[in-house]
Amino acid sequence: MVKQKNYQPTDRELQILRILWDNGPATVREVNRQMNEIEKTGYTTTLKLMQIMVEKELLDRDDSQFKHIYSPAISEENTQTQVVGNLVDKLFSGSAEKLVMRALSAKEVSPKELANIKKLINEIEEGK
Amino acid sequence: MVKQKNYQPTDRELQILRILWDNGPATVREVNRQMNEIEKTGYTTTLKLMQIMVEKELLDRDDSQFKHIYSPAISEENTQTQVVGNLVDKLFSGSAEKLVMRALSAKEVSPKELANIKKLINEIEEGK
DNA sequence: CAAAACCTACGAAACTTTTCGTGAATTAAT
DNA sequence: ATTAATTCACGAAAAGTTTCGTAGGTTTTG
Repeated sequence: MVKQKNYQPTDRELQILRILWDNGPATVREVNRQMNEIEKTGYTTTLKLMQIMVEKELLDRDDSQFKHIYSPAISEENTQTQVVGNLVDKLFSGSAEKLVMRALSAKEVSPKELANIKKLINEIEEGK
Repeated sequence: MVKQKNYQPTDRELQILRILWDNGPATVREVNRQMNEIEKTGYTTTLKLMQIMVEKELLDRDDSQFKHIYSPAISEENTQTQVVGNLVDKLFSGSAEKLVMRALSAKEVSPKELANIKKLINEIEEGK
């Protein structure tokens, strides 16, 4: 299977990517342990998911040791950009403004975070 | 089937909701016509999707006439809030700030839109 | 070294979403 | 009024995701 430019990882795939992004390369055992903190998940379920993700080129695998080590094949940043872009198109008629408005209303955002966002906007406005 | 509080519409369902939100109540024929502008879709495919969406209580149906009229059973606003909230949790570790940052980087946002966002932030900061 | 524990591969079941064909009812056209 | 076109209901196939059991290696333990 070949990596698709616009592939949207599933929920389960996103959970696994999140664990690997946050903790770095890991074994199935370790990923499965963390999956179980969110939701009961059998070991072979996690294994199978991760094997399929290698086929989809969402993960890389080092199988030089008996315990294979998995790592993300796609970056957190690119994935976020990709998924947000799709969401803006599908649910916000292409308007990033609408999504931002909704996000700021939907979730609590601390004063410090608000300041950070304003700073970014100012930089964009200044054409950086 | 009963409406779930946290149900995430699928891509196909989102396409149909988008059409109905933008154009108001419509027949299957009309929705299917617009679906085909995005992606080739058979008439009965659209029909079946919409029937299932009624069961899921995503759509309402007026079947007092031969040509049934469908309308959204969920608001665009609530759906956006719901989906964005989930995305923040799944892909941005719960940080709305990160999502906003990514959205502003990923998509072009006009100066007017940037100003609107700043205005909203100021209002939030002033505790409205 | 034998037993137990662990790991991978793999197939298939369970489940969900999406697509499509057929048949029957209703409406429109000739 | 017949015929043709349109619509709905329904079942099932097709496709994708997720779960799990089993078998066969490898490593660790006693």
